[in-house]
Amino acid sequence: MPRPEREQLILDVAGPVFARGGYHEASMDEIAKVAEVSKPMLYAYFGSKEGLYVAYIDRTGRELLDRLVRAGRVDGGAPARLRARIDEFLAFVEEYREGWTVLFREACSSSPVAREVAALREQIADAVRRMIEAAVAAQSELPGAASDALAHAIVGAGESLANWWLEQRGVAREDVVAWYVNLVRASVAGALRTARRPR
Amino acid sequence: MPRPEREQLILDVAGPVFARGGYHEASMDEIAKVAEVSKPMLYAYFGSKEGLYVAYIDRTGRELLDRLVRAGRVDGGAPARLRARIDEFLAFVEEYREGWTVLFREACSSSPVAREVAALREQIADAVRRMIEAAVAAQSELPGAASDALAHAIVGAGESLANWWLEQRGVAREDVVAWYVNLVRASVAGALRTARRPR
Amino acid sequence: MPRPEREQLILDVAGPVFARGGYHEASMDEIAKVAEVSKPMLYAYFGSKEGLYVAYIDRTGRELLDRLVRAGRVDGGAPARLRARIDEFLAFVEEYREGWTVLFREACSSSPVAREVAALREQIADAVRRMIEAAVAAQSELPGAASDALAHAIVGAGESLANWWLEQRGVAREDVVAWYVNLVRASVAGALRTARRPR
Amino acid sequence: MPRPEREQLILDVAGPVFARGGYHEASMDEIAKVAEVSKPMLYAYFGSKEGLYVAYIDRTGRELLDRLVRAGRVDGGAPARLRARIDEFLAFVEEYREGWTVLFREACSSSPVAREVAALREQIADAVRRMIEAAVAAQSELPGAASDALAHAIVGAGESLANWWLEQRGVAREDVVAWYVNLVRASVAGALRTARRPR
DNA sequence: AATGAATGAGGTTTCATTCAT
DNA sequence: GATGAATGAAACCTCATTCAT
Repeated sequence: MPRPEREQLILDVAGPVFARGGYHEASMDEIAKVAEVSKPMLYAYFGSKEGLYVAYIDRTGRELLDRLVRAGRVDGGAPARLRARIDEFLAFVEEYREGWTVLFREACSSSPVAREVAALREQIADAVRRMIEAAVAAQSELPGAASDALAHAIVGAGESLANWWLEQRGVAREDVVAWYVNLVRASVAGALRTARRPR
Repeated sequence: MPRPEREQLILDVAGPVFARGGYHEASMDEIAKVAEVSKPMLYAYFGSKEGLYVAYIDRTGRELLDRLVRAGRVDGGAPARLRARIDEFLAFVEEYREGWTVLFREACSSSPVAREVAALREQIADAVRRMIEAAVAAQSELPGAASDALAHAIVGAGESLANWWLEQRGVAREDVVAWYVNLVRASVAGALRTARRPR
Repeated sequence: MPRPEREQLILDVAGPVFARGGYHEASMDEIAKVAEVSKPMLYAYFGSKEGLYVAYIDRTGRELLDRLVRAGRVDGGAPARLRARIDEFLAFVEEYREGWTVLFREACSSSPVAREVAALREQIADAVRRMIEAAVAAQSELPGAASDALAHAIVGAGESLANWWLEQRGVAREDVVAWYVNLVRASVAGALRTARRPR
Repeated sequence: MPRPEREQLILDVAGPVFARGGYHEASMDEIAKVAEVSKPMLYAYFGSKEGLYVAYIDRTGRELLDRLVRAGRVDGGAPARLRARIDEFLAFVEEYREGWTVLFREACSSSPVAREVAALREQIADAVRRMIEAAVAAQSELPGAASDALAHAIVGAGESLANWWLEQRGVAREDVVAWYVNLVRASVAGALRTARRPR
């Protein structure tokens, strides 16, 4: 089996193991056994446990970002784009359940790893902030800190909503999408109203 | 020194250690040393590392919940209560920085521990949901799942906002409180509007 | 059993293990087993494999140096002192067979360890050089490099002689001492003669 | 490329690798990489790591012995031959620095390897002993053990002198040769004198 | 003939946990 | 009651060595 293919296979099985108990709980022994590969292979391919973890985070995070970007290219103006993105986001969560868990349920762990996750999160929050600012006609009306804070709040709401959804049974994705779209719109609008009439 | 007092003292020093690198990174050796207590003491008092961790989570979580409840007793109607609670929440985050970090930055770690954190989170989400339902005149207008989802989203937004705030320098708490209050009101109002005009 | 005593015991059994195959060939597992001590103890006491090795080198080297120094305090002028020292040296080799082997048969291995051995060797060579210079009435007659070189040559001759002796059966120590004393005297005298009549 | 040629090439690059950190520190991976040869080639040619090491020791040792033998064929009597040999010895050390290091700085390492080195050393000591015995008019005057011991001492002195010299800067080879020649002559003469006047 | 790919076995090290004093 | 001393188990990682192509 050629190397790149096997690398993907290993990452595939590493996901659930990492998702189950987090970075520290996962052991290279277990991953090797589940992947039906010897431990030295893991090290030959990924260098270290951290290397494997980062590779997994990277692949998953890149996939999520790609999908969000692609979903944002839909026609129909800002509202349609917003809805498309949120839909894509939740589709991703549904499809890559473990990947999502690993990506966003773990902020602790060893620092280099945590930094990787934080960086990805920051990228998403940045994209959201740009969306917020784009949604606002006059950007200057919302101070930088406020839009930054709002962006992080919205991202956090989305994460939390996604995690909640993963534990429910029988809640339709379109409903969750609608609620999240609403929350985003309402909170942005609310922030704007407040900004226009300062305290 | 009597036992309960020493227990509190140990928990006090355990907080920063857990906050620094998460559950796994912390070692009983280190905690024992900074607590100036022998390791067998730790085991006599808390049974195990997990026991110690859970005790810390418990104490911190109870404190947070108590403060939220107490803050909700303020006079002045629902809006005032909401603002008071959010203010109290952020005051807690500011004051118990490590406690907050341990409580909500760590969703990974060993499963029993994660469950403890999840349970606490659920309690808070429940409280928020009740607040939402109380804020809505006709509760029936918002289906159960929707208010549950909204509650989780709002909690997630708050966590994320708090974490963002901890990393900023010089953002006033009152501003963060105002933004969060706005987000909560706007998103609840938005959810109600949507619920009244079904798709 | 108190800690210092056990430390000595561990060093005692570590000697033969290190002597057998050198630093790398020796394993902590084996040392622990032979010492009837668990591996974590080894690490608690010596920090690392290297730490244990250096501790052993240190103890043995210090013992050798002490004995050489003490032997040099004998009465009877330089010749008697020389003979006393050489006798003591070979007595040490005979008595601490493994210690000697570890000390001087191993110049390779990881650099920090090798440096430790080299430093000890240098100390001995220094002592020999001082002896040479003391033996020479007018020190200025022998240039610094020459006495340094001679010192190292004499030390090397002694090491080699000792190793050869260890592999013989039935060669009396007094004979070896006599030969070595002769070599030292003759070579120093030879160096002096040559220095007085430059090429 | 024909096999013998490639074998030599591999040995050429293996030298520095072995010299750097000793037998154990060197890895087949590294040797294969710097030799630009695949690892299975190494095993096809030399059988094992030890095989490769022994092959290197062998080649280097044979070269040294050859040069010593050839240098001994010079005209001019025993003194001239002695000087020529010592000069050749130090020329070799200078030229094959790594080879020398591997040959004589490593007495540790795995036992079979050490035995190889010891054997070579013994050959040289034998040659020296024959030289000593040839230098003595009446061989019987020096008992066998004494000349053996002297030979080993002289060899050790030479090794030590060579190692010392490698670490100095700006000491001329001819000086070192002269010192070593002196030491050999003086110590042999000294041994003879003592033998004639037994204790 | 030559190699990319793969591994078994073993290395050092750490840590939660428990006796015996 | 309190602890210094001790350990079983398991973690990550490396390396000499060999197939299958």
